[in-house]
Formats: sequence, C-alpha cells, structure tokens
Amino acid sequence: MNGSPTSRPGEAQSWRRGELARLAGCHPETVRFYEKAGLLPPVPRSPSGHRRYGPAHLARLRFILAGRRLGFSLDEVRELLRLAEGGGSCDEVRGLAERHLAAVEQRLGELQALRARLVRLVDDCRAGKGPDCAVLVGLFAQMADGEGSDLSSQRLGGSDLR
Amino acid sequence: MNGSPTSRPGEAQSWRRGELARLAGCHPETVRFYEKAGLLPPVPRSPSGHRRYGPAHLARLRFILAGRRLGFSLDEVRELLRLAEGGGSCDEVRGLAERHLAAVEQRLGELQALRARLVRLVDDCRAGKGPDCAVLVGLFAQMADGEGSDLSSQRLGGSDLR
DNA sequence: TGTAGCCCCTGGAGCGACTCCAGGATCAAG
DNA sequence: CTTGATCCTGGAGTCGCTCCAGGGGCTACA
Repeated sequence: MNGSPTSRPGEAQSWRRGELARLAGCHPETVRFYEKAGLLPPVPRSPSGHRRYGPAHLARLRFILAGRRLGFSLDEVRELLRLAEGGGSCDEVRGLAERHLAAVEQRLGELQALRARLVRLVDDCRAGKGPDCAVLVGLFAQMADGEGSDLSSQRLGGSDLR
Repeated sequence: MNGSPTSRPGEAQSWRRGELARLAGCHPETVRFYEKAGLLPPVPRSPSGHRRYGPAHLARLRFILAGRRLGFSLDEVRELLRLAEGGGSCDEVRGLAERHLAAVEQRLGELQALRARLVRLVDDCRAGKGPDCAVLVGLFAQMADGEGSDLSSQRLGGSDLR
C-alpha cells in the first residue's frame, strides 16, 4: 500500500487516473467527474492523451473527498477550496462550517421525529391492538391531518461517495 | 378550506389537478409525476382532455404523501399500496416498516457522527488554537487518514416533498 | 512478435423524486 | 368577449455520481 506510482524513470511522481483514485480512495470516474465539475484542474496529458497526476492533484482530491465526507456539497467544497487557496479568512471558513452544521442538526431533528413516528407505528402494529394493520391505519390516519406535514422532510439517501 | 370542488352540477365530486393537489398538500406537477410513475392510476378526462379526480384519488394521493413523509421511497410506497389494497398481511407491512426504520436509524447514526466531527472542527476553530484555520487544518488532516471514511456517508438533502 | 488483459479515452445515459419550462388549448368569472 | 388562471404535452434540469459503448493504448508473458 505504498503509493509508488507507475512512473517513467526520470519523471517525478506521476499517476494514472485509476492509481490516483486508489490512493485517494474514490472511484476513477469520480476523478473525471470532479475535473468536469471544475473542482480538479485540467491535468497534463501523456502523448497519447492519458492524464498524468502528481502529488498536488492527490492532495486536492483528498481535500475534496474529506469535505464530501463531512457532508459539504460540491459548491461548498468549491468555496472551501477557494478559501483554502486564496487565503480566505478563518471567519469565512468557520461561517461556512457553522451553516453546514446547522443544516446537519436540522436534518437530525427531522430524522429523529421520523424515527419516533415509525417506532410508534411499528410498536402499535406489534401490539396488535386492532383487526387492521397499525402501520396502514397510521398511514391512513396521517393522510387526513398533517402530522409532521409541515415543510420539512425526507431523503435518507445514505452513502454517496461509495 | 372546505374541499368544495369546481364540479359540474349532477356530477359527483370532481376536482381538477390543481385542486386535488391543493387538497392533498402537494405540487400539481407531483400529481402528474405520480401518475407517470404508476402510483396514481390513469384518471378519467373531461371531453377536452383535462383530468377529473374524485375522492378515491384524493385518498390514494394522501396515502402516498403520508408514506413519503415517513421517508418511504416511491418503490416502498408502491409496495405499501399493493399490500393495503391487495390485502397483504400485517406482518408484511410491518416488515417493510421495520426495514425502513432500521435504515432511518443507521442514517441517524451517520449524521450524529458527522455532527460530532463538525462540532469538533468548529470548536477548535473558535478556540483559535493555532495560526491556521482549524476547519481547514481539519480538512487537510482528514485528507490523510480515513477518519470516518468507511463506506457510509452524506446527502443531507432535507425537504423533498415541498 | 503476437496477444491477452488490463487500463484509458470520449460523450452520453441513468439513478430518485421531483420541478420547471415552452408553446399551445381550455376554463371560469366578470 | 375578454382576461387571467389553469390545463395539456413532452422534454430538460437538479445533485453527485456511476456505468456504458466503442474505440485506443500499455504492459507482461510466451
């Protein structure tokens, strides 16, 4: 698991796309996607058109992936990169992180409410209080009123960044 | 806010798409989308081709939206509808709900871990322990090792079902 | 030298769950 | 009869990737 690249002798470290991806821990297609999205710069090519990456690209890619793992959107990661490289102030960076944290906490609250409702439904069902399935009854009940029907909702969508 | 429809006299209750959507609490386009997705059946049309909905459609739409509010995917809602109408067993329904609940709880765990990491980052930053922004330092640090870099991650994406 | 088996290139489609748009028809109220 | 809201259709856009087809290249081994 050393990062020894398939480099031509005489050249400094230089990796192909798949090698870079493996070193950073992402899918090779993701690298191409980030380049298209402007998060990674266009990169030097070998005579035959193959991309060749160096340590700076690896560092940038890892930074992007770290941001994604923290739940930042690609736009937010773009901004973080700008701040990191253009020397944005610490306040700006922290502000971004704090806004993101607030979003995470709101989502957490929503999911907790969701879980409570699901637990109640499933528990009622297990208790078998009536002739009908409590889950379905619950769904029909929630049809009528708007329990939890405000604005906030859904999307569990675990595991991006596979 | 009564549901009095714009119905022609002599016809039973009959609503247009926008009215149905308003009664159910969703976007009019969502109704069309659910029809295309096979969750709502093709619906009778007026001579000029406009859809006319009745109470049964409203009930079905509300059921779907209630399921979505509980975080079920459209596929899961489809299955719930099948079980509700075809008389699936309570066990089947509860099984579906339990599996969904497990997914919600897993996502909750992921988000809690995420929040902890963000809180730590932001707190370090506020404490101003070093010359550099702790958030950025944290990002660069997490670049290297794989703190939280297993498989699970991301997508906050609150508030579908606007 | 051939060739097997990988990797890379490109542009484009697909996922989920909608939402929005263009360009035109229809409806309900005044 | 006009006005403005609503409806119709098919198609594109969102986000963050992942996968595919159809082609070229690169490396190791026989």
